[in-house]
Amino acid sequence: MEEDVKEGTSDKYSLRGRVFSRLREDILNGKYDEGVELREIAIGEELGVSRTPVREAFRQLELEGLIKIIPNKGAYVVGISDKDVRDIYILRSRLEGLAARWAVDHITEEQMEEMEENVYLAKFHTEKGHNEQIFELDNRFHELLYEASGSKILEHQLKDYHQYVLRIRKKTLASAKRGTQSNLEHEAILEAIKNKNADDAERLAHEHMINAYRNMIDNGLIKPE
Amino acid sequence: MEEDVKEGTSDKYSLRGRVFSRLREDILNGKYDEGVELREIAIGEELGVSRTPVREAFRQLELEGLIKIIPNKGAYVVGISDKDVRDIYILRSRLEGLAARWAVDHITEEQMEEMEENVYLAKFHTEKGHNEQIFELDNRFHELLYEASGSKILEHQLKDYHQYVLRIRKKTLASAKRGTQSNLEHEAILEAIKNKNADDAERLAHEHMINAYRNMIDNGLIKPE
DNA sequence: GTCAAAGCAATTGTATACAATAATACAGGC
DNA sequence: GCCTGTATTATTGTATACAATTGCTTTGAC
Repeated sequence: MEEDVKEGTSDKYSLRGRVFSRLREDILNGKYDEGVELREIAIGEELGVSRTPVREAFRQLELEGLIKIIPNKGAYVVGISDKDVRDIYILRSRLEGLAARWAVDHITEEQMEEMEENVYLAKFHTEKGHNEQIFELDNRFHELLYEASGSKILEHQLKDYHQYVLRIRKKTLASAKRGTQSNLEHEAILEAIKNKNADDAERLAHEHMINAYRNMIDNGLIKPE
Repeated sequence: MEEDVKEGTSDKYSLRGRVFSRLREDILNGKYDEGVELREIAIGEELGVSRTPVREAFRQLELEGLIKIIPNKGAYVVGISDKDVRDIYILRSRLEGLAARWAVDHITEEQMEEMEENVYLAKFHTEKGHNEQIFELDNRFHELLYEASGSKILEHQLKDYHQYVLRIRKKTLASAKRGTQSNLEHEAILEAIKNKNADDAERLAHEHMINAYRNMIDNGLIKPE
């Protein structure tokens, strides 16, 4: 499952870009727990590079809020708490609503076709219980929505959040019940956009996020506030 | 006008921190125009440091969206389009509304006091036409709102956007009419929070952003869509 | 035994040296 | 004249060397 994180700002062919992506993924996937100290030399050795690209990656990770650098002391992993997840889902619920609204006016034919195909395929894989494909299709549906909004700013922001809750999302769609329900919600959003109904599109996308969050709580993946 | 930008992520006692802050300010103030290429050695010589801290600052500036680094080629100052400004103000209008809503339940006494003092002082400086102070107080009012939301995620996000449109905002509050109106709006938001009226707080903060955006258009600072 | 100060080890901060890449200029062939 | 390939140069990418800082340990006085 390659993630292709932060396209445009992270160059994956440079050592620094690879270190950045790798560390980002490791932190989001929980390899490094909250509070763990990251040492430049150790990370460098693990990835086979010197301190220079590691340091540059650290500066970026700090700006993203994934680590905290205390001058002359060290770099510490900043965890992502249940409250953070909750906040992100609330922000996302509002911004995804906005994306759906804007998509009504800005979606291209190709995007619409891919979205329809996506919904169709998702139904199939959900019936078969193909979790990996379901996860990928869900990812792609949301990315499509962001791209269809026609706003680079909004797209960038939502992709960021989308990545941020990766760890949680992975576990979420596994339950067959949520999978089926999620598909229905995607389909409803798609229909609203197709029918150029901006109010419905926004409301449905908003509710979709709230439902996703509720599902995480119901499955005990995170604690409610 | 010291900006004290992005406190917590930029350490102003290191060379890198100073390079970062300085470049950031220079770009936001328009010293470097859109598309200008920044050379590591030249910047380093100008500030009396080697390439290392300059490079690290570049990576951070890229993540903030102020410059674009093309691998093996160079770093270029990124402009901010009218559409970007518009999108950001719409996103901000929604998220600031959320921040105001949350602030109703999470604002501390100290924050409330500072906010009241802020509003009071702003009135004074507006009457006197002290543009620099007005700008600083406006900045601080919004930051206070973000901090009062009690959400690290939301605060981080809004501060990001807030910084991003600094270039534009600097010119905006200069007009006396907007200054006065802006103060009244701040006061109304403050009152709503004090009265624990979440709906009003959200609505007023939302409208405040829309008005700020409208004002930029009316003053010809940006073109409407 | 306790506290403080000196020294040591480990780590980050910065400068510099070297490698790789990209842009430019120029020469030669057609 | 124009295209192409090569050499040159300038710039970025990476590694390493050195400086500064921090934390810990050890030592000594009381």
